[in-house]
Amino acid sequence: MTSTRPRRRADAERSIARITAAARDLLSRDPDATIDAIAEAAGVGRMTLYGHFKTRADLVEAALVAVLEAGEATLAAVDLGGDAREALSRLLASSWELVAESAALLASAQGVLPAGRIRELHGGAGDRVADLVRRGRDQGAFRTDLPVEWLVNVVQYVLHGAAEEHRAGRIATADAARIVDATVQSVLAAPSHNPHT
Amino acid sequence: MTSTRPRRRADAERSIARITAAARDLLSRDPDATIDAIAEAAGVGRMTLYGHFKTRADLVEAALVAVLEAGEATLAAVDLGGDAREALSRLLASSWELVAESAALLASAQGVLPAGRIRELHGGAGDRVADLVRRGRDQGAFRTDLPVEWLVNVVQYVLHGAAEEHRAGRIATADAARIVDATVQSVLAAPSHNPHT
DNA sequence: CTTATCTCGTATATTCCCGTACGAGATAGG
DNA sequence: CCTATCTCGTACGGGAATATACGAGATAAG
Repeated sequence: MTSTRPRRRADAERSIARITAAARDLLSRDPDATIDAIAEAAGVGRMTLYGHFKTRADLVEAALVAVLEAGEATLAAVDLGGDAREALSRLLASSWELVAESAALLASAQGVLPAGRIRELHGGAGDRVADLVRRGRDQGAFRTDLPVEWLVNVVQYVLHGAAEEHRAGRIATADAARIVDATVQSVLAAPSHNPHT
Repeated sequence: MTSTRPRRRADAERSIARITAAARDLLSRDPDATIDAIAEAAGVGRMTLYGHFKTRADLVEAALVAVLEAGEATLAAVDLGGDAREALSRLLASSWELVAESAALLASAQGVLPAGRIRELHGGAGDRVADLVRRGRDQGAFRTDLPVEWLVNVVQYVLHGAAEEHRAGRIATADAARIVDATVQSVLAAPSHNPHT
């Protein structure tokens, strides 16, 4: 997969890496970030960027692919077996920022990339989280009164919110993981019993 | 406040109302909605719009003010006394669409309006929800292990997500209220006891 | 009815961003 | 050292959106 084109110089490789990194950074914060701004943030000229990415859509797609691949890798590295609650904690601890970033980039891609292409790229990522949720339901650890798709989406939104608050400096890096975990766990938890209503 | 300028014709008043309504509608769905599109949706010519709102920022601010005022009115009409959980349910039932809309418009205003102006306008709205959360904590109904500001924000994000899912047709109007209530309640609820970990 | 106000079209200026063209200079790689 | 590749500046054209200018016609309000 990395050797699609055998002939490419090392500095070009480096430029591409810096550009996609900058694109991930800027686009996840502002979906309308300028190509100029991305090139500048990457430390390359605008024309260099155009040399590697013909169009804006190409750049967005590259950034999206990069973050989704990173997400897949992380997901694959995390042990999702055993108790669903603990698996979820492990997953969140190691990847909540990444997931939040992917959600933001997904929003960026909306309207720029054809819908089919997005679903194709995003494909597996969400499904595996959904699987974890379903497994948790089978174990009796997670709630069953709300649709799985909704729960997965809520997790996305919570992570997105946490990332934003964190960037704004309203929650400290040290606290972020704990806050995210506590919030998500209580959304997914099966109601042990309802003393009221 | 409604009589800032005593001399204005009735049809102008009507035009302004239609324009702000259209602006609320379009901007809450697409932050980059064109002035043309808003004028057309309002059923007025583009030049008529410019006659009332000098600049795009003026229009955005007007829409934001309108929805925040509506939110304040709704908030004031809801009985926030008694059991905090029930008060929260009442609040969500009667205003979740409105709050979601205000959040979307707030995102629209980001970057168009100066940050100080936004905080100034938004001011009271969030505070009163925060008060409700604090009251629930004093009653022992709501959790105390997470910051109040974070909890308020999570409510916002959940509502925002619900609105989006609803628009996309992935959750039915009839179910929306129940889903929102169940989700938010479980985020805010004090952990009755932790059978695990 | 008369006037001040409002509506709204056309035309135009401005700004911003995307994307292309051309070409000179730097550098990796053999 | 030599060449293919990469970097990157300037310049240009196209398109979209904001905002202004001018002016003719409709209408509310006294």
